[in-house]
Amino acid sequence: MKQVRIKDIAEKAGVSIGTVDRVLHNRGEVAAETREKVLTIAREMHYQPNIVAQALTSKKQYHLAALLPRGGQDNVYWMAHPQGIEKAVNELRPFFVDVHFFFFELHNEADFIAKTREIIEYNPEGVIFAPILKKESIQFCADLDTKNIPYIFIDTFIEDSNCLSFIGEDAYQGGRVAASLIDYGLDADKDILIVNIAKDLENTQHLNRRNQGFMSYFLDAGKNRGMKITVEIPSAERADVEVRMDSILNTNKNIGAILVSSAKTHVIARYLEHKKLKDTILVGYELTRKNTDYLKKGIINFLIGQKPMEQSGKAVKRMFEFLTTRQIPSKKEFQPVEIINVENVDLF
Amino acid sequence: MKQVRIKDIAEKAGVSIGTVDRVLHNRGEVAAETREKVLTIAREMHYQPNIVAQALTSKKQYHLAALLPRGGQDNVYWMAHPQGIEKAVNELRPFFVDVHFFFFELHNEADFIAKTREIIEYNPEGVIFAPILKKESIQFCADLDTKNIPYIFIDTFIEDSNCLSFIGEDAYQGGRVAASLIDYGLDADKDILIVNIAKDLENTQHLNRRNQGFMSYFLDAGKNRGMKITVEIPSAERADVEVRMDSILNTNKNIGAILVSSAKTHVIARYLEHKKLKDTILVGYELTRKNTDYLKKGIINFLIGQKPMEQSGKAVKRMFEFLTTRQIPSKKEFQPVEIINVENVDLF
DNA sequence: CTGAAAGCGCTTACAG
DNA sequence: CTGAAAGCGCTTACAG
Repeated sequence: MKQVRIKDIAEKAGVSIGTVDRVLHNRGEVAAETREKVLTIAREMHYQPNIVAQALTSKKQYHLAALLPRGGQDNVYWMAHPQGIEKAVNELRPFFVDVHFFFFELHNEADFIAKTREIIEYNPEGVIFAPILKKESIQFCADLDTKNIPYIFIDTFIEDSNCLSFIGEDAYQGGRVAASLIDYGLDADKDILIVNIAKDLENTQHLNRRNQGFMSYFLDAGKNRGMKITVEIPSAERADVEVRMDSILNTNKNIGAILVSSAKTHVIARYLEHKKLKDTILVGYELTRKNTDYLKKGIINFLIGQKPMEQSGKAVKRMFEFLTTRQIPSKKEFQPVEIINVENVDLF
Repeated sequence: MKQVRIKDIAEKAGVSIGTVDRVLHNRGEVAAETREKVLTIAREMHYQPNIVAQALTSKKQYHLAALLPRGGQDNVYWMAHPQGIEKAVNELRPFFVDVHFFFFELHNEADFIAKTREIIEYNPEGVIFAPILKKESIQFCADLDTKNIPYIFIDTFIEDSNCLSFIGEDAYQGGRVAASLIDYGLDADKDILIVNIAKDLENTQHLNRRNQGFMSYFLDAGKNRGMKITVEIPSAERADVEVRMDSILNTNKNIGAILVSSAKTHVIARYLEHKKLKDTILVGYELTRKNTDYLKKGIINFLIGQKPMEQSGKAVKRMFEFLTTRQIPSKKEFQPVEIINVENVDLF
């Protein structure tokens, strides 16, 4: 199948390549009739632009913006996202894509809003962002919509938005994986405690999906072990956690394993370490530094991880494909969950 | 930092761009003195060719050859490799890379040799292959060396070859991961049996590395659980396996977990299923269809997997980078091992 | 041994 | 409203 060039279209339509180009790029100044003719022929011939030639000639730079929580040594998860983006940009090197990062402080609404303003001002061709703060994110989506800037969500999904795509964790499967690991390692006569630490109810969709997955595993397995004992701890403060955990462990003497449904697993790890409860199985989510530290100490047994680098890398590639060829990606793309223990954590 | 063009080099050297091009591509017909001058300037200016322009102008196709065992429904691992290669080629789409696949029947030396001959005749610019059959592969390397065709190993490594790179599993870490999973799930008073099924001693390097990793875990943990009971089963025939396993389980009544150091895990799974030994923990390697079937049945608890798609995808990218920019990749690149159980197997 | 010209497929002014 | 020309950075003949 030979490549179709604008020259081929031009010849068939009896016009010049300049006209074809104007039609293809909606640059106007073309008679309606000519326009129709060119479009029809382009479609018939399955014209696909040669993006190599485009890149060479246009020197068009694609400026993307990425709005993410600030990572750090204590938050490897959000550290990894920019890395994944950089890597993807690098693979697109010959095509002049650049990404400008806008980092906001987690849980800081004012900062988030400030950064969204900066992005609107920066006026990028596309935006990749983590809509963690719901209300503010919806406003941002509206702003982007009116400016006709396409955006892709990573990590968190918001319903009823015009996002081009969402790329994130399969939280439900993550819950099932956590359940299976506990089930495998825990004596049959022991109980499981589920701890939900959701300070400001952020990411509660994730937590819910995970817990649903967790339950479904035991339902499917016909085991009555699932959600019998659950505790909500609204604060991750050491003292608060201790009070709540002390009381629950006092009234439930048979608990052999704990699942923490959020990234705050390290808080419970610290508690278990302090109380010298080393035989208790502890499973949680996300490869934050605090979590992996406790994993290496042997206090956390497993972490269920996503692949942040691949996630955001995909976002960049999808955005690039959309911008260059108007290829619409699938609306939701779930990343596989990974089982991490002390032996394979360093490979990530 | 502005892009340096051959025109810039030409101007500085006081020659034409044609001459610069001849120097850069070693196409001869250049005075030694001119050559030196141009090379010096190119180096000084950190010249990097614009691969977009190269691709557009040269229409040079890179023909790669991939020599792999034939995959199939019963061998998902080798099925995945071509897929990974296709995917990588696709990402390189605008650059005219194509890969011609040569599949050989596993363990069939004559077929392997026949396919290497075909490849030599095909005369590709680069070869990606799995040197599973050692003697024959060494011969093939020699052939490629004399024809000056670069090659990258995947899956298996051969010492003292001129391969551009090796991309494969971290077998030692794989062994440690297997050990940690068994240690986590097995009662402290139970024993572990290690089964080495190595019919024709293929891949024995892998098996050895895995077993070393396995042992090291228990050594590090200060546990005396490691390699106490080991059995070698030279044949994967059902009857042979049964005889050997019967005898070993009869003399060792306390075995609670079995590790199979190779992809033949399903053979032991069949045995356990047949004998209705469902409480025995079974851990093995590789996501072959037969293995994943037993994983889904709950007879195999964990499989330690590699990422075949990423592995061979990387091989393609490294080869492409080498061919276009002479970038030499690192000699060995190990892929992370993955923990697969019934809950996350379908995500792969 | 070296240079000047044509061309890859596309975009960007410019002339009419 | 439309066409012809120049140019992106490189490679490929061809002329000398």
